[in-house]
Amino acid sequence: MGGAGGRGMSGPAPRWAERPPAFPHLVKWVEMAVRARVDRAIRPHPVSTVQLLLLVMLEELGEATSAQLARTMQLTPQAMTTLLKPLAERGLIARTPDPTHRRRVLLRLANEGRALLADIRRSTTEVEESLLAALSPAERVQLHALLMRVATSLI
Amino acid sequence: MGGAGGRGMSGPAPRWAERPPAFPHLVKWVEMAVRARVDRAIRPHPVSTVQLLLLVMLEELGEATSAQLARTMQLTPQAMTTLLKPLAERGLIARTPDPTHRRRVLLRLANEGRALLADIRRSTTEVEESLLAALSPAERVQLHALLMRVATSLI
DNA sequence: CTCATATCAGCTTAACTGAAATTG
DNA sequence: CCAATTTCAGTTGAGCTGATATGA
Repeated sequence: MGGAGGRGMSGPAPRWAERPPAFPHLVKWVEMAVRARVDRAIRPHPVSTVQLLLLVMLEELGEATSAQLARTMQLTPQAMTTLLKPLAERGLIARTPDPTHRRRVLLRLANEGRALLADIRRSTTEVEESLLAALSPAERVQLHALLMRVATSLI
Repeated sequence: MGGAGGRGMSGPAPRWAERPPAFPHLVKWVEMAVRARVDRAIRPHPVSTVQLLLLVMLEELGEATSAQLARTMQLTPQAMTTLLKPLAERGLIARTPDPTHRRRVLLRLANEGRALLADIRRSTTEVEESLLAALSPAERVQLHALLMRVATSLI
């Protein structure tokens, strides 16, 4: 589930920015930095970063099938199945068969899941603040908007 | 090593953007979309997204120790050891003991690694273009600069 | 028949914790 | 003695491919 362990925290900051990494690598880099911090912050709550994103997605969509979630999160349906299982078993997600489509199962956040999200948000807002400390408020809005446009354009 | 498998490519695009995900989740979301596409593009070359980032880092730093790389990539030193091993075994990375510090091992890109990177860049530039298709050239520059500042501020 | 959904099974890689040896 | 570097060993979770069953 992660979190930085016993790594030394000293060392010279590398001289940088001569030939910056291309966009895909840059995104991965930022994501690793984010994950390390988020993982540490939510360690008391037994959810991983991916599970957390899944819960957030479900909260926004309100209702979705497993296949739909797999598409928006860019995972195979099989990966989504295994991702959902522990969350459903813990009662964070409710499963109801689709009345109009007997093959489908509709998923939504259960009250427990909603409560967990609210609980976690208290810790993660601090993390978000520290992650974006280098940017001005206007720049944060800008970055968020740009990322949002990229993400939604890729579904 | 990844890549999207047999997921269905239809389905209604979810109505969106009411309450956008917070920054940490947004980054994770974008990263998953990026990884799916990059993984598919570099499948012919046997390297993962993380290994690729590591090679790019080494290219920029020129020379670094394993502990240094672990810090900039936000991994534990143990994780870095296991990440480096296959790359060194394949001759993509050269290891030379530090003359001034007998405990350290200096790492740098071998010629094979440099060649692999050049090879891969031909495929990934197309991917990058498609990832950023929703943004204007000016916006791409802006996004890149903002991400770069966030990443470097977090080392 | 074909396509989408959902799931089971097996596998590989990523990344953790814990412990240990070595050096400054 | 202590802190940093490197590595070994064991473990968990993420996400893949392949195969299967079922329904629109």
